[in-house]
Amino acid sequence: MTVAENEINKTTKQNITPVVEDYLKAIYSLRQTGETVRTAALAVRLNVKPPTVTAMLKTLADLNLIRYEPYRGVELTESGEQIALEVVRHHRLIELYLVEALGFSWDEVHDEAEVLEHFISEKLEARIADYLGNPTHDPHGDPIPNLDGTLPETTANTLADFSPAAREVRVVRVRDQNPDRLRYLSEIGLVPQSTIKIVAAEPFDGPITIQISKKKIALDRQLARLILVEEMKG
Amino acid sequence: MTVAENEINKTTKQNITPVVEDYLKAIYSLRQTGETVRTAALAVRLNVKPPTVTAMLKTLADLNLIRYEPYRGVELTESGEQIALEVVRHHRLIELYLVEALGFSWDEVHDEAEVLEHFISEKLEARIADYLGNPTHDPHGDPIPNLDGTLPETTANTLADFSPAAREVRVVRVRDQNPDRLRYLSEIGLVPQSTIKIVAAEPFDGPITIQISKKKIALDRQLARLILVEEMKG
DNA sequence: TTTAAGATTTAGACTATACTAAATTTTGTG
DNA sequence: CACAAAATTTAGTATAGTCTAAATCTTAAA
Repeated sequence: MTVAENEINKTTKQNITPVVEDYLKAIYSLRQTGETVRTAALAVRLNVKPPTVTAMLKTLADLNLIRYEPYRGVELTESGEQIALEVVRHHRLIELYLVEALGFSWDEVHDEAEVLEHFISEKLEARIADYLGNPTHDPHGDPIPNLDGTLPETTANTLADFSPAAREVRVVRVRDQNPDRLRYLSEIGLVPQSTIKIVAAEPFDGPITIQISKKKIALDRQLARLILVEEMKG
Repeated sequence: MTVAENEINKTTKQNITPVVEDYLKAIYSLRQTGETVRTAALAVRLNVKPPTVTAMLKTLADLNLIRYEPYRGVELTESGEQIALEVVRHHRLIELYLVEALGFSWDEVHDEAEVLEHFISEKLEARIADYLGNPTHDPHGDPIPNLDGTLPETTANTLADFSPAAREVRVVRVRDQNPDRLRYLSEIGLVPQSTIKIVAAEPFDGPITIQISKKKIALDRQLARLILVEEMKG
């Protein structure tokens, strides 16, 4: 906190609307890909037009939630990231809760969580986390941020990048939210914690062939990039 | 459906915002008291100023959700009431769910439900109702509207009006949402399904004395009016 | 190194929901 | 039954978040 706060720019609870939370979450998630976060990408992600994004970026900058360089891109400030992580925590807790407590399947939970994440109280969040035994990962294998805004350790390679030495690997995470693809993956048994064998990988962008309980399956390279695996230990 | 629909006034899903739902619910609940529903009462209930209510009443009338007579009052149309009942159903299912599944106490659930009622999907509503065994009453004893918009049978007198013949009665419903009063009532054991004995009632607006498991308690007349009881059968 | 294409921002407008101050209608009292 | 008090509506304004069209900046290619 080296920057002086003035009356005009003070971030209050009221300023943090669901829309603001969505922008922060989008910036957070686009940043994960490594690229600088630009207006166009945010517009696509949030389903609004670029001028709308520009207007909101100014607001967020005024609230000290992002650092905004016109024409160049944005990044979250410390407090912006805290809020993004809170929302992500809500999202992933809700997803897991719907699966564990109410019998939802993993392809159904995203849309529901996308809404509810903005509206559960601290108390409800705590009860849910408690019920679930303070879990570290959601049904997709995504890490659930801790209450203090730190992330649980996650080390994994994507299935696409993993050197294909006919090795057995464990699926730890599936970074996809498309219900149809998720249903397909469930069907073939490719879900977090399952074990698969990498059989062959075409060079460049060709498909990757894996084996799941005796069945061989060719996976699109793009899809393989969304699947995180780790080497079996022991 | 005798009134012709025109393009301008068509009610769409999008028109039904959380704010609209709150107005419909408020009209529904104020109507229960018998009085015609006026602008001032709505303003108090919804925590907005009267001109704000007037503006919204015009909108609701345009959407065919209410019948609005300027200066005289409003009532819900059939479709307005359907929406109000859906929201009430959500509210009460959520309250009961929080108590049954997540260990909330009855004084904690109202505020949480007040928000979430607007945001749960049909699917989540169904799973919750299912989990609870399609209940007919929430933790306050309030009836939960059915999916088709009908209300389960509820016959009861208020504790204030019940003829005090030293009779044993069963508490069926507590129409109060104030957390402090609800905690007090829990403390003395006055909750839905408990049995109490009416010992004495002062005339007019004096207190009513009741007995709960050997303890005599004087209850404010106004509070007694919020407590619904029925005669013990058998 | 100029310039055209692409990305971004500015300008101006719209909708939903809220407000205050002023005008109007209803109601209750004498 | 007249008129003051109370309730309600009208008029005009504000804010959050969105849009389209036009202007401007950045970048990549000739």
